[in-house]
Amino acid sequence: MSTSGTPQFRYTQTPSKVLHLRNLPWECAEEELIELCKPFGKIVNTKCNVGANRNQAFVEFSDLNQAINMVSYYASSSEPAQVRGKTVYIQYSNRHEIVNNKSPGDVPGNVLLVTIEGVEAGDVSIDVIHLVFSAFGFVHKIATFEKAAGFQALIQFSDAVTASMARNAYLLPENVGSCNLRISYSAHTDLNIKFQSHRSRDYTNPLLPVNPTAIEGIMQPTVGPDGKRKELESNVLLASIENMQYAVTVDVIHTVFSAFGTVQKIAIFEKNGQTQALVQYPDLNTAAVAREALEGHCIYDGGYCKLHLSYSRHTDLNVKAYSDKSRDYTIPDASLLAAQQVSGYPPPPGAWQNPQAAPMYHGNEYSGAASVQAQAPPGPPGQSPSWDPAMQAGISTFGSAPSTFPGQPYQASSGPVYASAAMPAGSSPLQSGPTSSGMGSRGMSQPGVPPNVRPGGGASSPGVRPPGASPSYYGQ
DNA sequence: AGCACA
Repeated sequence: MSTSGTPQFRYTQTPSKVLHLRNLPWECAEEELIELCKPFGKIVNTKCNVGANRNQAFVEFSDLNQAINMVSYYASSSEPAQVRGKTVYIQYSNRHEIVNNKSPGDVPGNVLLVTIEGVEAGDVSIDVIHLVFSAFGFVHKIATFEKAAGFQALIQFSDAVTASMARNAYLLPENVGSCNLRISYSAHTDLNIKFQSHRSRDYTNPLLPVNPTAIEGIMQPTVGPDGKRKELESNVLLASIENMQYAVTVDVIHTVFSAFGTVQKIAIFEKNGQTQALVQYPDLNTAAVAREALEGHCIYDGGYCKLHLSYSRHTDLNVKAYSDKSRDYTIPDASLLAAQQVSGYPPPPGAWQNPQAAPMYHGNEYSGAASVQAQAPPGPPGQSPSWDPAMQAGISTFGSAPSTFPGQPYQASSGPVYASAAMPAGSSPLQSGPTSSGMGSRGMSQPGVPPNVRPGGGASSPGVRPPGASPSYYGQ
């Protein structure tokens, strides 16, 4: 019964890979603990400023023997362990791992991240979520989305106190058992809600426009004649890229999809190890045409980078204007910047500016394959006017006999031939005329290192910690 | 100088 009979601080403690450090100097920093302990092994976790005086700490080694080494070293050393000249007392902790080094989701905030397991986006109405969480206080905003973890909702309250009340209520056992709800804190403080829709609400701003393409989502899901849920159309396509042997950059996506109309925004991301891209057109028709034309086709010859297209639930992508993984071409400055940086050429001379294909082109004459065919001669719809005509001569030769170009900076085998591969023979607007050549010439620069990719980026990325940097001990 | 806290 009573294990508390023997005081824990006797010298009879069982070894633990967690050490308890006492008599630390005021506000002892994690770095100072690490300095002291890392000669004995790999430190995998710490907890600082513990105890009433905040002068205690815990350090967890990856291996028990490392902790034993440290304790026994200082047990027999003439020099005591010291931090800032102050003697530090070291003993085994009575726990075997440091828990509760708060994960980000446990850091309180005014926005909750709610994960509802075992349901799809269509199964839970945002109104129900609103109703339920309004019990704890005014709900400012809600954004819902689907992630690998399941259906999730971000719920914004006025403050962290209100949010924690909601969270704590659902941590009660009876609730945990009855519904598959997991709640953590989001790092967000203010959600960016663009529209009132079936996926997001801003209750502080009832005048916020209703997203027109989201209205049907508020109603019941569309059901086809076979009783299956019909795929909702969208102006945004979701492209899954299969067999991705070559890098598919924003520029490649832009080139391919621009053949059917103005590409407004692009976002590239990974999902379940597969690269996907969201491509936003101004309207449903353009997206439908692109989808029809590109589905199942490969960006590169040889079955590489095969595209599978579906309609996204998104209607307006929220992307960074210019990054490795995203582009917003609707921002005039950014698209200009992008065109220049991407092409690597100086801005196109005025003579090559097709007035119908100016960067701000938002028209939609190309709403069907037939009309596209009919209009083939005038030039690429919504196409960037920055094609270098000098590049066009080489492209077909490059595709068929690349080895005859010794000066070609790119590997022959990686030469993109999506002028032929990605474009359906019969229905493509790219089949003839300057467009297909343009596709090729633009694509030609892709397998190499585009100007917007930093070759050394990996080495200097934040993921790699320089030796001596504060958190470097995690890697030993 | 003697064990963290959702």
